[in-house]
Amino acid sequence: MPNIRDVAKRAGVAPITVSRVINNSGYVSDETRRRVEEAIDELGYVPNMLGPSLRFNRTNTLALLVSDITNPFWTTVVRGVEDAANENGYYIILGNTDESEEKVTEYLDMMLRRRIDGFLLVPGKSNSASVQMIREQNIPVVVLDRQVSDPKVDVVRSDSRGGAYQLTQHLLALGHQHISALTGSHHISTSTDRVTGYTQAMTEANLSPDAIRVFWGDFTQTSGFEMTKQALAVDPPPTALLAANNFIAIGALKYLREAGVRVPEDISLVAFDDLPLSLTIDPFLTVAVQPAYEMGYQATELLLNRLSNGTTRDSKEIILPVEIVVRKSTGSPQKGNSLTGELRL
Amino acid sequence: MPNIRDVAKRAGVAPITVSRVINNSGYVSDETRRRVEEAIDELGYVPNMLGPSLRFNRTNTLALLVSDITNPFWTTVVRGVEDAANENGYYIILGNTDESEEKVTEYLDMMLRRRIDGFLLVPGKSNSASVQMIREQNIPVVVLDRQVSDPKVDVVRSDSRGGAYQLTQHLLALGHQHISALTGSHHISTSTDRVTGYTQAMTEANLSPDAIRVFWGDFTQTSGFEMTKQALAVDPPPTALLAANNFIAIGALKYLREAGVRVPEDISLVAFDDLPLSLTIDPFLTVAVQPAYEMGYQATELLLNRLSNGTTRDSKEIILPVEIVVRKSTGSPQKGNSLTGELRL
DNA sequence: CAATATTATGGTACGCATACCATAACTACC
DNA sequence: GGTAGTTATGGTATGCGTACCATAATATTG
Repeated sequence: MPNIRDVAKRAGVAPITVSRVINNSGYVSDETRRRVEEAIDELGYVPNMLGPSLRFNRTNTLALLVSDITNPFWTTVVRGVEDAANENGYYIILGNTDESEEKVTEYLDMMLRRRIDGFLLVPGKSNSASVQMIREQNIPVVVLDRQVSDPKVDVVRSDSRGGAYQLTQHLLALGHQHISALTGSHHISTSTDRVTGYTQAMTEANLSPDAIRVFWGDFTQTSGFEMTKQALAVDPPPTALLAANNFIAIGALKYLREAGVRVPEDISLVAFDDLPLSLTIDPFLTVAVQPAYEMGYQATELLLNRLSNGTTRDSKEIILPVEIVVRKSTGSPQKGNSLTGELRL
Repeated sequence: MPNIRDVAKRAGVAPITVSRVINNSGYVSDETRRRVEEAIDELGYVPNMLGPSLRFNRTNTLALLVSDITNPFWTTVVRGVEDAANENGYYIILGNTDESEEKVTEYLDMMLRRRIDGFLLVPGKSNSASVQMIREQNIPVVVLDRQVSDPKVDVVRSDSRGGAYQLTQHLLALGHQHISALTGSHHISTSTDRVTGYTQAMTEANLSPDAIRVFWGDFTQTSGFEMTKQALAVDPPPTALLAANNFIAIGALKYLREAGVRVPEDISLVAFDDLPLSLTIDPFLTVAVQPAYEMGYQATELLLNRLSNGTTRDSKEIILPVEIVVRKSTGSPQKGNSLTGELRL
């Protein structure tokens, strides 16, 4: 592979002049530029970024660690990150962590060895060691979607508490009193925040404290299935369910379907996260839609901002609003309502 | 940030000895190892891969260019690539190309500048200039999912022709004679291959040539919607549809639903690509499932193989089999059959 | 005991592009 | 005509880890 010296020799100039042609910097006469460009073409020269990267410790690369790209929510976040990065000349190294702190640590090490300019990451736990590891190396980090205990870290997340609050209020307004919340792990802030929002709405409605029923599991379909089974076994059974993410909602629907419970006639269901519209025939679920793309995009902009303006500025927490989309999975309790929208996706 | 010399000084050894400790290579006494590790911890030293990367032209990084990660098919491919890469100490730089050759070219250039070890890519067109560009730089490439004109390029794809052939046969066996195929662009091999399989099955069934009805659009929901509208306007109308990918199938279902056409009572529908099971309450579509994860995984293994064994070996085309999953979207034509499975995802 | 193998450590050169500084020719202006 | 600015080009030093070769001490073998 030819290097800048080969090109320079061929064009009869110094390497630095070739560099100037490539980067459109400094002064180069038209004639010289022409000769250099000719030499570049003839040799098929592609500059080696590793040189300057090593020299100036700038790789123009960001690390992006998400829990599982297979979840359409994260997919969309990734897309937002990528687009924002590319628009600014940055590229993305991707890693799926499957919520495992061990995998996070392993990735982290490899990313640091590559001298990534900055990190976008979703920590497995709120008191994540990973964020600390990065901060020790003085690399900018932006945490996606979740809160962390370290108050000096930039975070971009959506309003989980508020969204759950509104979803619960929607159910209360319809007349529901027995609402069960199905959520994820205790360690994940989105999981606990959504419970907080639910509890807040329930409390404000002056419902008896034992009306508050929270089932803790994880953000998976099977867990949603199991939690729904448990929730329905309680006496009196709930007339509405709040699923804390899309997978839990699907698991809930699966169980309800098997159990012959109709939605929304027999039970109402609200959920966090929309299902991808590109795969949806007839949107059915009443949901709190998180601005996933925006989250990725804004997090990246925040990170790039840190990169150019240094780490001095105060840490920033961007909380994106959540949009409640009322569709066909909710109705009045008991006798049902006129909505007979079939259960469709 | 400390470098290997700082560590060496602190441990009272030469840099090369630190290197040996880090990489577990050569001979190091226990005592020296202990001292070096101590120094590494104290300084929080993380080796800088850029040094050796520059020196030996190996970045342990692969470039992965897919059309759009938002499509669950690609998401799964990406997951397969990532897992295979990580198991072998490689990492992934990701790019979404949105089927635009321009974006591909731009990414390509940046990836080459980063001295990526190898490429995994989905070319926009069959006669893609991008593949040629990479080959000129002597970087190994594996093409994903699609055929390319250059016979010397490694390809990992699924059996589009065979899958479409089987899907069509399934419809024919049910007694359908008026089957319309809804497919993507002329330029994408998966699109044309699936038409070929369809045509082959129709021809072998000795149906009159004008029974073969192909609608060309693209792999999107809106295109599927439009093509379905056109397909149904033909006289006599089709009793079955073959959608060449998941988005087209969803678009078709949307139109059918709006038009009040029931599936499978009034019309049968088969499709390429499954919808993600994690988001599916009740799988409904009869589909040809592509082994997306496998495709990514095997393509990566093939690429890594090339990397270690050189580019001398003959080019290889791996064609993965497709699995036909018969579900509830297909039945006998006309009077319908007993299957009353509702349209669910 | 001499010869060979093993263990342990170190010096040097290398890969690449560019920031920084220096040089020099030419132009513009009062 | 001298000073300051503009245009054009080049030399040198730098960032980092390790392959390669060299050295030397210790252990092993016949």
